[in-house]
Amino acid sequence: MDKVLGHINCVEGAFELKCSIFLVNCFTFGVQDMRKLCGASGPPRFRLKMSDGQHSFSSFLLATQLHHLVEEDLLVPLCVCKLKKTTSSTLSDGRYGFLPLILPFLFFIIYEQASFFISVSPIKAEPLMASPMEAPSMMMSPMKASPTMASPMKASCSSPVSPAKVIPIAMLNPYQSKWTIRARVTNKSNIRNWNNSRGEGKLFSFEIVDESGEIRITAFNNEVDKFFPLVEQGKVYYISKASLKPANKQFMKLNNDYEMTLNSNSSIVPCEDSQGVPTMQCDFVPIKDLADRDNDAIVDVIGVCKSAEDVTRITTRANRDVSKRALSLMDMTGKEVSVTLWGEEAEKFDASGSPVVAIKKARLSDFRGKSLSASFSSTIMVNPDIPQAFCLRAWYDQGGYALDSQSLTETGPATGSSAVNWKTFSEMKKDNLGHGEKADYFSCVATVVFIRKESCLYQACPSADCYKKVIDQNNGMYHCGKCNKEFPNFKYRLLLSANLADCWDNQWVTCFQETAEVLLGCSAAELGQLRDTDETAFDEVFQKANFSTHIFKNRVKLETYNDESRVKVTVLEILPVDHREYSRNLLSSISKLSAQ
DNA sequence: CCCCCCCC
Repeated sequence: MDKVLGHINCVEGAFELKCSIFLVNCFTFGVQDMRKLCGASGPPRFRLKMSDGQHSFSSFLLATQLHHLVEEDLLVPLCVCKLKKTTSSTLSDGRYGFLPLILPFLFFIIYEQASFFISVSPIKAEPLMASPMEAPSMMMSPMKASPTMASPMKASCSSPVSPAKVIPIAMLNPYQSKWTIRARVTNKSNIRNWNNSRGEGKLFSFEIVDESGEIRITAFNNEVDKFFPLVEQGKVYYISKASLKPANKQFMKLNNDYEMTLNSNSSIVPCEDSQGVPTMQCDFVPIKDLADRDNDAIVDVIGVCKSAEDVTRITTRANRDVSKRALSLMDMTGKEVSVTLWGEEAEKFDASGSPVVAIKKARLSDFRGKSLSASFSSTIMVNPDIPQAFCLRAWYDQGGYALDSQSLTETGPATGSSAVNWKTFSEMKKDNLGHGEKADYFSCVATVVFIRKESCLYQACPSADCYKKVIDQNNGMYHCGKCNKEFPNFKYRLLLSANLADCWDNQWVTCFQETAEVLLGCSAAELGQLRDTDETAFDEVFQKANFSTHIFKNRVKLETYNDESRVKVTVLEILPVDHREYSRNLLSSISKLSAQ
């Protein structure tokens, strides 16, 4: 390997080492050593010493996406492997404790496996590489770096970017700091505020791609002011001097073990020459095919927006107000599907002229048959500049619009009744509703058999959108922990626990403010007033509600408190019993049962 | 330092 070493000593920056066959001599630092030496927490890294039969070199760092090779015992000491693709980088200085031992050097990051030949018994290195011609590509010239690597060199003199230091995203790790990446923004969030026990602030995040991979970048507070106006979806930037940290895989679905946080030293410079930097890659699923995809699948779709609802405001379970708007997209398969947009995307969407809409990373659900929802990681593109969009536009304008298309999503009250998920309480239990990852929804006809009067009312913060319970300071003031303020008053809110019965079983359910008011036929404020002034009238409200029968639309979810799991049923809506509709559906489910 | 993934 003297030739390789000869090259790397005079090269800065990234280059590739292709198609070389090596004998793995040994592993050096494993996870714990690395962590101990670097003082950084992160995924395990493996360093390999490799030999080509004549020389050995010990600074190969295995890319994390190849760690399975170690776990599967494929990559072991004394195995022979062929490296299809590697890349390298100079580590800048000796700031990490273990670096002076092995400086100056380059790390070869093995990031793509071609094939592995596993020796059945330890073999000697010499015979393997008997013919020196067998390893020609080791002599690759670093000057023949890939076009994407070379192109920063074309940057003008005024560019603050040193071309030699542009490295691929796949090579980023917390153990080196002097790097620049060149990548395209694929997804940019809005500015969001947070407020929790650890403090408050604002943030935004965006995702970038280059030819090697992807990563998420987050900016907080000052960096929001500095970079939010600069960063635009679809544009290419040089990015440097940001902090790397292990990605929290619980939240982050991108294919990278790390994520990036901008700091006061960070630099983001627009790059005019975006040649070689991939644009967003979409793998569009024909709408017709969505019918066969699993619930919760993440898919890319493209279609003509045939119609769109008006934007509406809803309040989420977590008491967050958010705008939503459903669109109906249609493609050449002649099928339509409903897609829900949220927040600003919903507010600013304009359906006029039936635009082509492409959505990357939409979530498929089985609500009303099949429907899609955009999420925080989705990218919504209206009339994107891509061939599939031009194609759809032409097809639609030249007759597609007149097609009698069918939607995968059941809509409207006309067909809506079939979408109602009628269950008795015993069916709810038998079918394990609420035991999945997401909540389940069902409707039932039931009779109120008991309502807990005690603690059905609580004193809540008087602020308009705050429902937090206040603490009585016993001095005429009430403290709200959420608003962190004291008030001379409070508002009553209802949190009602009721026992409902149908013909076969009964079930405890929870009614919050709105449903509780419907059930009791009395507002929270009135009820609070009665409790404080007229106990008999207060009791009468409950007596009147008892043994009343309604349609209950419910949400059911398994919840765990202190290691104890229990199904919690929350009433979302209470409607008067429509006996005809109920009977029809009951009959339909009975006939389904007898057919089984 | 966030981490919301919503509505039926």
